[in-house]
Amino acid sequence: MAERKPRKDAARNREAVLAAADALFARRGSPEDITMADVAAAAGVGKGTLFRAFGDRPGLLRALYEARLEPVREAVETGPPPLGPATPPRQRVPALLDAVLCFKLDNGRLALALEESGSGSPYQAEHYRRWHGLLRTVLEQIPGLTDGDFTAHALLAATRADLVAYLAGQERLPRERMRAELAQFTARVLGPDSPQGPTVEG
Amino acid sequence: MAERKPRKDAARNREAVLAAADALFARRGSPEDITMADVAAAAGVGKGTLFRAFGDRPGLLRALYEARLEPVREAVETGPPPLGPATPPRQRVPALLDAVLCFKLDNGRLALALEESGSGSPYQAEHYRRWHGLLRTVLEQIPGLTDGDFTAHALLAATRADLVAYLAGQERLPRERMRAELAQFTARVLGPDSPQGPTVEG
DNA sequence: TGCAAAGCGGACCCCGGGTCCGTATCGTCA
DNA sequence: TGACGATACGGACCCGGGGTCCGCTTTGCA
Repeated sequence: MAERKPRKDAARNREAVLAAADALFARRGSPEDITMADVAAAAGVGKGTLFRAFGDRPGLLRALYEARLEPVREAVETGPPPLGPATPPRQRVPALLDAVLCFKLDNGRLALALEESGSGSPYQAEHYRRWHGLLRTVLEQIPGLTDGDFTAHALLAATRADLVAYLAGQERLPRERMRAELAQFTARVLGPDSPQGPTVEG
Repeated sequence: MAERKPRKDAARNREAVLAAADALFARRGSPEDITMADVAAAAGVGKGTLFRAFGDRPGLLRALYEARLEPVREAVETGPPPLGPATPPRQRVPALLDAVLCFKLDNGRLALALEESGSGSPYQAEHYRRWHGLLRTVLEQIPGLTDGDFTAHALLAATRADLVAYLAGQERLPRERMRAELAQFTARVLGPDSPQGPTVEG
């Protein structure tokens, strides 16, 4: 079971590739005209190395994505409110969605590249299933909320990378504005506060 | 302005290609492993003809899509309620979304192929802008509904082709169930019926 | 019936993802 | 420290699909 540890040049190269790819996706315009050869060149390694380390294009993107997502994931799983698990559901749902939105706003090109580069639908992706599973669970803790499964999908759909990129890019919708709109939308979906007194929030 | 009419063999070939592509996309499994050469072969024409008639891959997909969408478009623009323009907004919004959903359920592979085959984000596509524009307009006729623009995007996002395909395919969510869930979701977004009695419109 | 113009089609090009294998590096054991 | 197997390197190479090009055919107008 213990993964045999990789040789240190391999490890170093892996990091070099991640860093180079990160930089490339951050700077360049369209994600899809960053070629694997580009990444290899920028990292100063051969294509062989790149493919051995990550398998294929989606593999590289996934690795990058997971790396960037790590902080958010931690904040969600073990952090303090409003993201962490101690938060009451009605506050946590919008917080989670806001976190996803912000993440996509900050990592637009990458998320886009990942969703595009296929390997089938994005819905198979492990990270999507994690978000969906969590959101669903939280939703189902809210009384009066049925079909948490579909609702989770629908809410997450509102934060799709290409939609976010389009709104921010072509429509010039400012960041804060978008966050506000999403929050409002979410609020409507969650419905009015529960009848027996509003979560007397401090 | 007057488009010089095409030679009749050209017209015939164009139809042949549309028909062949239609059939291919309907039958075959994954949209992305239908190649342009396949389509050309199935239609009994050369690749040159195909590309002259439709420009490029997205062009062909778009043409197919528009053709299939035509009946729906007509029902929406000039048809009777609940889709047509005479419908009161609160009924029309869910009807529109249901129509979109059903369309995607019936034309899954094609819609998928179109959204994937890129040419940038799907949000630039003319047909998306039409749906969004219409939905937005209708939404804004509902009192108490702000930010119709974002809401329209978010609602449409819940009917994205790949999501629908995923739910129908992997999750085995039955058609009617999905329609019901979407309807319920929509209802929550629209909020409770207006307080001063139902649509006292004169 | 003759003759442009419009259209045809498939050989061809390009480019990007992915592979292969001879060579260089690592790290271990003596 | 020297030597040798295992591991990794890297870029030449392959393959498949989108898109183009151009000599040949068909159309349709006079």
